[in-house]
Amino acid sequence: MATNTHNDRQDVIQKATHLFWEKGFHATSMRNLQETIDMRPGSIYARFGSKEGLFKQTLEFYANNSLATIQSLADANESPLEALRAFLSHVVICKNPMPSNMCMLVKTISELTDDNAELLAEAQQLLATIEAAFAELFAHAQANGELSNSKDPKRLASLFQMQVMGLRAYARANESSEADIKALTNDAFASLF
Amino acid sequence: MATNTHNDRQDVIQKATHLFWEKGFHATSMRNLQETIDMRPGSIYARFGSKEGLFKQTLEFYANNSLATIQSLADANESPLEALRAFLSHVVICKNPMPSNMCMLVKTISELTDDNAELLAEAQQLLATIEAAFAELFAHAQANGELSNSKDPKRLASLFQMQVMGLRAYARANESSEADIKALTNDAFASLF
DNA sequence: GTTATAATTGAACGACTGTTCAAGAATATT
DNA sequence: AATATTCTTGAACAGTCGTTCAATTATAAC
Repeated sequence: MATNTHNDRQDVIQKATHLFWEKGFHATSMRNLQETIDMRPGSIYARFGSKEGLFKQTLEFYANNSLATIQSLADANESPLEALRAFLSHVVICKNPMPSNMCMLVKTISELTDDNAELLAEAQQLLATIEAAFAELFAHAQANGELSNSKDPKRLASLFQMQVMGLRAYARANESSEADIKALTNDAFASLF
Repeated sequence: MATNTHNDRQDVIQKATHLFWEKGFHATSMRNLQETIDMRPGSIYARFGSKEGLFKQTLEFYANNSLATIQSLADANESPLEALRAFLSHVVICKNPMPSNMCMLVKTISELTDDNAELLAEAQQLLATIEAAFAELFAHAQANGELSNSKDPKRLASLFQMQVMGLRAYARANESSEADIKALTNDAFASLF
């Protein structure tokens, strides 16, 4: 049987991801995690090796989730550009179960130093993977004739990634005014073309 | 006499700022600080009250430094827009004594939660002050006739602030390729108009 | 049902956390 | 020179950190 009520791997990692995303790597203690995922220290270390090991898994889980969101938006929308626009809105406005406006990967590269070089490199690489997914959508838009062929999809993906980072950070800095954030998001997206 | 070789308030806060900026609030221990600023715990607590109190002072020091940089660029350049452009370049390319690509205030709002509500609010307010300084420069550009009056200076300041945040985070995520970052910065700045 | 294998437990470890405070050194006042 | 005031020191505190491991419980194999 693999149908425990809890402690199946997905559920554990999901809860850990939520906690790490909210509080960050350093401010999350192993005791916080023990309570949140309802496991005792020995079990955690048997499965994940260390706090760093568990955190690395949550980074991957988070990135895969983001990629899946992008994919499902691409499937749902005829237009790749509309999918990108929908992703931007989805991610900038922090809906309720989300622990933070900020991207977990950006929080990570912002918080960590060379003292945790492996985790830092992992987060950087996952961000590059996501940027590559953006680039593919821009390329599809060009194939569709939705977007001029004169622009480099990779360059557009860089700009878009930068805007995602900027808008989410700006939303965190100005949490009050959701209407302003939406207007800013529109302006930023429009400025891409 | 107020000319100690060290321990004069400015020097102490400068060193503390550098350390906090590099490692963040949680990963910086009071023992790190004691060594860096060469003071014993009792003295630190007599002057600053707590770790939070010292951190708050460093946030203000950092923000004042940023405002002073903006001011001096505005004085050095005839054109306010050129001053803004220079600020963007200056801040996105992480020169040597800077401990991090990231803005210390953005690092702070990214790291902290409501567990440190006062520090969080302080960082948010300081970011708003800096954004107001941007808005003033855009307004001057309009008075100069450099910039169309059709755009709201506050809106432009929001966009510019968002771009500063985004570009610095993007630079942190892609530390290798300085040329790409410069090109991206140019594209972003041009897209404002 | 019995044995072998895997997973889980929770107490315990040494190191480190932010902070306090009596004692001492330095400075200012008279 | 003597007294009052401020600043500095470093040992110590209670609490938490990430991590380990022998003992126990659950699962699998025969």
